Amino acid sequence: MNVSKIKLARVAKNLTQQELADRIGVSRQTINLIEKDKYNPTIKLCISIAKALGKSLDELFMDEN
Amino acid sequence: MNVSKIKLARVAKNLTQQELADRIGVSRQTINLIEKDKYNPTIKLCISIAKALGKSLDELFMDEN
DNA sequence: ACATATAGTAATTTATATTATACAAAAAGT
DNA sequence: ACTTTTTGTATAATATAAATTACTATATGT
Repeated sequence: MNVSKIKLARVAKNLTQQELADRIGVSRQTINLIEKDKYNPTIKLCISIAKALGKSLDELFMDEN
Repeated sequence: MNVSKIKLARVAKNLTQQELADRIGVSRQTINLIEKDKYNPTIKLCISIAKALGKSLDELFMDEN
């Protein structure tokens, strides 16, 4: 896998995984696993991430096909 | 609550909850609960729903605020 | 009014998202 | 080279998404 869209958006905002996790109120591991595409977050968490990173759901989470 | 965006999009496609559930490969109850905003589906399920209904994630799942 | 299809809901079970803790690997700073 | 920050992982525990079954309520058709 290449670098995830979430990681790109996070780094573009100069946030560490821990900082993003804290802003959203979730553990750092959750952010890490999502960035590594290890699982399947809930929509509410996706919405929080999208808002924290200033992106749309589609930009961050919609796949290509 | 008023009628959910998902329900509107489903009805506009002339699909029953059961038909939508079958196309996505999920139980009818899951569709029902999502439409009634009783819980918090995973992003993969949201993507399946969005594709089945021909809508974007943002149209169906992004909230107002 | 009656029958049938569709939608709403409840209880229980199973799968899995998420947390917590901990440790190792890699990156960045000095 | 050393220290510190950040990231990647692993395991076990907890919370909750999703399935299953079943029953009731509402809508739709005749």
